[in-house]
Amino acid sequence: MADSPKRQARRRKIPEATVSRLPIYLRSLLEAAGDGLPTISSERLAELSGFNAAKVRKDLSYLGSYGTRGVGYDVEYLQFQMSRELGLTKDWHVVIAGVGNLGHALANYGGFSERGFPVAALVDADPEVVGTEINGIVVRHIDELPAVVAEEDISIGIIATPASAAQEVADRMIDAGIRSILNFAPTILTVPPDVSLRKVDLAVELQILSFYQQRRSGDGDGSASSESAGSGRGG
Amino acid sequence: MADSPKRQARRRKIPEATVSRLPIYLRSLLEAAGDGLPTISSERLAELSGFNAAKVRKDLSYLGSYGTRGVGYDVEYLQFQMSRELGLTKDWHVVIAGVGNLGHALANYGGFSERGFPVAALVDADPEVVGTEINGIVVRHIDELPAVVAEEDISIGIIATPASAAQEVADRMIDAGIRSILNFAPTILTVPPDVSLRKVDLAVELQILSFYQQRRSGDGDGSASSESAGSGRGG
DNA sequence: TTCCGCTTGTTCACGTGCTCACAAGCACGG
DNA sequence: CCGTGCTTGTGAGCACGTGAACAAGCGGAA
Ligand SMILES: NC(=O)c1ccc[n+]([C@@H]2O[C@H](COP(=O)([O-])OP(=O)(O)OC[C@H]3O[C@@H](n4cnc5c(N)ncnc54)[C@H](O)[C@@H]3O)[C@@H](O)[C@H]2O)c1
Ligand SMILES: NC(=O)c1ccc[n+]([C@@H]2O[C@H](COP(=O)([O-])OP(=O)(O)OC[C@H]3O[C@@H](n4cnc5c(N)ncnc54)[C@H](O)[C@@H]3O)[C@@H](O)[C@H]2O)c1
Repeated sequence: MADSPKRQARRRKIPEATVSRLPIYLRSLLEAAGDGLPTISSERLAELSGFNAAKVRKDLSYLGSYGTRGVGYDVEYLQFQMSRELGLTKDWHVVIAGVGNLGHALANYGGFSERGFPVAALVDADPEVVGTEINGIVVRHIDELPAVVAEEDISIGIIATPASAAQEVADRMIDAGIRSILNFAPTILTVPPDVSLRKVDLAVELQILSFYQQRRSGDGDGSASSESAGSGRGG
Repeated sequence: MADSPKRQARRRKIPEATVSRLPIYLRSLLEAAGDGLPTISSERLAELSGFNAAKVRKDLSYLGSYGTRGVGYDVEYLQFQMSRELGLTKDWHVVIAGVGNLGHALANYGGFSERGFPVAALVDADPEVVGTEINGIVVRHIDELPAVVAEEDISIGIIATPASAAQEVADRMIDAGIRSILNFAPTILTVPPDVSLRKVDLAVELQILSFYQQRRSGDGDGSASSESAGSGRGG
């Protein structure tokens, strides 16, 4: 604990809540950079990202003291530091499992490559789908997943299969060496502790919305987490 | 405050964190009902939903005392109470704005209707898209939004337009009377306090995954919120 | 050089959410 | 009718996240 007097700041533990806000800050910085601003204050960054200034400053302080008192943060430098912290200095290759409705849309989406997450492979179990080409990528059979992961240097897996197949697909991904999974199937997946799992569940989001809407119609109370603060336009 | 001695339990305030878990519990109950179980213990429900039993019990206690000590919760009855609380006793009609890649996939997806959120209308700004039919629904022009909302009794809006148009589309939705919005565009929206706003941002999810993956490769620490507890299969 | 205004970084107090632990209470068997 | 076993419902302590407030510190003006 008391090794060296002042040197405990290396590799700070960043709170989970903060981590989930970093990408938003980064996007806001990109916007500020686009406007040609050399520096940005926590106040302005708060406006752009939809949080409050105190939270912004506290979050940024976990990355280090990259601001200048009386001036603000150097946009470009902060962008760099944040990208580094988020691991965005390299591309992360993504495989999408399940090339149906949703898988198609994701494969065609250009926004991933732009942000450093190129879709490098597609896999499916349906022989009719395997072999077809989407956005320049030929769909491979899911049995080939280990080979695909090795060949394409895949590190992130996206599950866009029906819920019934999701756990099996996740297991296969993990067997193939993937340690980060994003799941779109509406089901609970079980993964070992060394695997990161995040989920996107649209039905859940809609149900949360309906809860608050019903409450609002019943008595008086809104708010459904998320942003909504600030004023004017947001970005 | 002290109006009647024991009657403060009416219309309990349910914590936000609990609300976001209710849809998961509901889905787990559906599964249990499918297996023909008449009752379910908090322990089992915890397994199915990926949380721990204490949290399950506390969450359910906000809805009321619907369990039976020594036995568990009546699956059907709890399902009913939870649906009622979430406002799922009626259908909520949804409009999707922006019928591109993603909008198409969402419009074709059957899972929404199944869960009580039928897609009742589609709107877009592109004259080439307006008039086309998807999944039995003719795409209308976004200028007609107020009429569409009235005609189709829309209460939830989904934004699947490019980020640059998202704020304007949100404003139009709100003008048209919509009070619940789900945003897929990677941008911060500003809405009045009486409007619920939730967002789904895939790039953010991927960046969070890359943060933890990079950390894991650097020193030793995993975990990216979400589920991952329990053992065996999860659903 | 010195002073002043501005913004950061941090501290502190508070609220929310989570986990543990256990008494209360129900069903069932004897 | 009563005891036993099991599961709920909840109270207390703790961890985490949030927001306000302010001293520290930098840049620019005079
Ligand atoms: N389409 C949407 O807009 C949408 C919205 C929300 C959630 N989802 C969820 O996303 C998932 C996919 O939805 P969809 O509409 O694309 O479904 P889909 O049926 O159109 O596509 C599923 C694809 O997965 C493939 N597949 C099935 N089993 C597989 C396996 N074991 N390994 C690999 N591939 C397999 C199928 O061949 C098919 O191509 C579902 O879980 C759905 O609930 C979809
Ligand atoms: N496609 C994906 O898989 C995916 C994934 C993550 C996020 N997103 C986000 O979802 C949004 C849509 O993505 P996409 O790939 O479907 O884009 P897209 O360009 O294919 O479709 C956008 C649609 O919105 C319409 N539109 C544009 N301005 C409009 C306006 N003012 N009012 C109504 N409609 C308007 C366009 O005509 C087009 O049909 C984007 O913000 C994107 O970043 C998409």
